[in-house]
Amino acid sequence: MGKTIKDVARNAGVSISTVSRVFNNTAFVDEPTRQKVLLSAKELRYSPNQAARSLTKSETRTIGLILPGVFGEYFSEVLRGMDMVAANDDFDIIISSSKNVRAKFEKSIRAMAGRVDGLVVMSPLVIGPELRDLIPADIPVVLLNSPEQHPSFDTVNINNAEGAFVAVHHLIRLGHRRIAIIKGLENSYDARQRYEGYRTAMETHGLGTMMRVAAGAYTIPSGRTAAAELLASGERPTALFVSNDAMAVGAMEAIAEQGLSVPRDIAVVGFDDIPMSQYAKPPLTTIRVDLHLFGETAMKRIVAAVRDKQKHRTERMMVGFELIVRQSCGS
Amino acid sequence: MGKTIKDVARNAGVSISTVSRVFNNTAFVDEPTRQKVLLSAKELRYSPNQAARSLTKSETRTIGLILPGVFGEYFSEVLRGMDMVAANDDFDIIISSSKNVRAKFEKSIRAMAGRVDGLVVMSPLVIGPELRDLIPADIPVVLLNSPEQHPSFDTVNINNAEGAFVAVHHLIRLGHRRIAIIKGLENSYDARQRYEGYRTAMETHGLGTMMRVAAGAYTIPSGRTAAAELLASGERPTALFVSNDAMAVGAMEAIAEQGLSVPRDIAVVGFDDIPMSQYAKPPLTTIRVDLHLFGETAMKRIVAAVRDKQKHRTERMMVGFELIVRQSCGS
DNA sequence: TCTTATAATGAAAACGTTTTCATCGCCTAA
DNA sequence: TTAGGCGATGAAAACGTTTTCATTATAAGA
Repeated sequence: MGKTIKDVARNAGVSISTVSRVFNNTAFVDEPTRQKVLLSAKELRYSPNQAARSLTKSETRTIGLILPGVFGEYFSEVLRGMDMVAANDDFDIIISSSKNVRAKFEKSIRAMAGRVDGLVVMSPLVIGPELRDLIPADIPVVLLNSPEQHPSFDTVNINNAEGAFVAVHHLIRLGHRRIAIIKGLENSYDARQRYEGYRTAMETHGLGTMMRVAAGAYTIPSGRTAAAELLASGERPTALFVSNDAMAVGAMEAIAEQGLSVPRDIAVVGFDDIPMSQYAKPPLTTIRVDLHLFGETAMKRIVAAVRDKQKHRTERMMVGFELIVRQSCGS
Repeated sequence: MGKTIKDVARNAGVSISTVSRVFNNTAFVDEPTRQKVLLSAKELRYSPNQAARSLTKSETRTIGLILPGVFGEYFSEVLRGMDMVAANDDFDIIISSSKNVRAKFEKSIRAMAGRVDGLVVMSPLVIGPELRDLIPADIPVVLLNSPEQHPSFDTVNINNAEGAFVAVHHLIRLGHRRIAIIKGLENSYDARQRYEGYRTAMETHGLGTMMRVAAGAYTIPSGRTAAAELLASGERPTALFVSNDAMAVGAMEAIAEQGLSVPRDIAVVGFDDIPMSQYAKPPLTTIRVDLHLFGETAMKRIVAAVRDKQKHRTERMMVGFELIVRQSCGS
C-alpha cells in the first residue's frame, strides 16, 4: 500500500480536504498551510492514487488504443503521430493489442471501461454490426481503417482504393499489361479496399483478364512466398502491385532469387512507404500514406471529442496519399 | 455516465453483491439468478468500471511503461517482446513517453500511481540518485538501460560495452588501424557504454592515438552529418564504428555521396541489427541485440514480481549480443 | 457596534466496486 | 424433533479521492 491522502493530512495536521485543495489548487489555502502540506507530501513520497481520482472525477485523461498489433514500422509510425498529440494535450495512452483474435478484442474493450476517456479502435477484422454492441456507448470512439459506412462512430480512413488505383494506373501507363497483385488477408478491410483499387484499375483499362492474384499476410516472408508462387505458375507477370511495402520487400527478394531483375524483368510497386522502402534494392516505388498524420488525425479527433464531451459524431475523415516514384517501377 | 452495477442489480431484482459475484464468479449463485443477472447486464450493456475495481482490489492488471519514445524500429521491437508476454499473462500496458524531458518524466511517473501494478522504466537520461525519490516505493520496478550499479531496483541491460568491444575488435582483426566512432548523445547511458567499449578495444590494441570521435543522436540524418564531418577533416579513417544502425545507414549514405565505397574505402560496423540493416546497401555488419528478448525479459521479470508481490529485488539481468557479419565490413 | 461578505478550513457524502458479515431457509444427521 | 451445516442472498463497510456543505474567524461596510 502506498501512502494516502490521509497519511499526508495527518502528518501535516490538516484535514484531507485541505490536502486535496493544495494538490489541485482548487481553492484558497493559506501559504503556511500549503507549505506544510507540500512538505508532508514530499516526506511521505505521496502521489495521488489515480484510480480513486478517476472514480470521483469520472475523468481519466487517458485514451485507450485497441490495435491489432504494436510492432512493425506501420504501427510505429501511427503510434508516433498519436503519441505526439496525446503528450501535447496531456493525455496518457493505454494500449491493448487484439491480435486479430475476436475474444481478445472483446476482452480488451471491456478492460477499458472506466479507465479511459475515449477509445481509438483499429479493428483488424471486418466486424459486422455486432461490433456496435461491444463498444461502450458512453465515451467517444474513433474507428480506424474500418468501413466508412459504419453508422455510429467517427472514422478515420486511408484512401486505400484510390491509392491502389493510382499505383496500378501508373504501371499501366508504363506499358504493363500483365500486372499481378499480392493482396493482404481477406478479413482485413483495408486489404480488401486495396484489392478493389487494383481490380477497378485493371477493369477500366480492359485488362480484367490479365489479373493474377496471390495473397500474403503483410509480412516480409509472406510477400516472398506469394511472389515465388506467382513466378512459378503460368505466364510470368511483367509487373507486380504489392499491397504493402513489407511484402514488396519480400517479393523483390524472391524475384532476385530467381535470377530476375527489378525493374527490368518485373516492375514492382508497393503501398505505405515505410522508412525501409527507400533503402530497398532497388528503392521501392510506392504509395506514401502519411501514417504519422493518420495517427495524429485520429488522436486529435478523439481528444477534441473528449474535451467537448461529444459522444459519437460520425464524422468521416480520410487521409490522403502520394505516389512516390523510385526505381522499382522502372520509370 | 455508463451503467453501473446498481443499475444491473435493480434491473435484475437482486442486490449488487449478487451481481458482483456473478461477474467474478467468486461464490455460489443459483443458476436462474445467474442467468437473470447476465441477461440484465447484456441488456444494459454493462461492463464493470475498472477504476472502481482497482480501487477496492488494489490490483490493476496493468503494467506501466515509461519510455523515451515509442517509435522507430528499436522501440517497436522492444514493445513487441513486452506486448507478447503481457498479453499472455493477461496484463494491459499503459505507455508514457518521456521524450528525454525531465519534467515530463516526472509527470509520467506520477500519472502511474494507482493505475499500474508494476513499472518498467527506460530512463533516457543518466539520472542520479534523485531518481530514487521519484519512483514509487510500493510497486515493483524494472529499470532498462540504466547503470547497473543502481542500488534499489531490478535492472535489465544490454551488454553494450562488450558488444562495442567485439565490433571494434573485429575491425582491428581485419587490419584496420584508423578506426573512428560515431557515438550517441552524452546523457544516454548506453551510448556512453558503447563508447567505452570502443575506447577499451582501441587502447588495449595500442591504438589510443588513432581514435577519432563524432557524435550523433541515433537518427539517420544525424549519422549522415557526423560521417560527413569525419570525412571532411583530417586524415580519413579506414573504418567506422557507428553506435547504432540508424546512424550507420546515414553514414553510409554520406560516404556514398563523397564518391567513396563501403567497404572498399571505408568499412562500417553498426549496432542493434534493426530489420532495415540487412537491406541496407551494402548489408550492414552489426552487433545484433535481441531487442525482442530484451523486452520479453523485462516484462517477464515485472510480471513475476507482481505476481509474487515482491518489491524491489535488485536483480541484474543482461541480454547478450551477437556479431552479425555482412558486407559492410569487407570481410 | 452590528451586520454581512469572505477567506480558510473541516465533516461528510459520493464515485462504483469488492468483500466481510449477517441472515435466512433448508437439508441432513443424530 | 432438533442442532448443525451449508447454500443463497443482502446490508454495509471499505478502497482513496473530490466536492458540497457547514462552520469558524476575520475584515469590511453601514
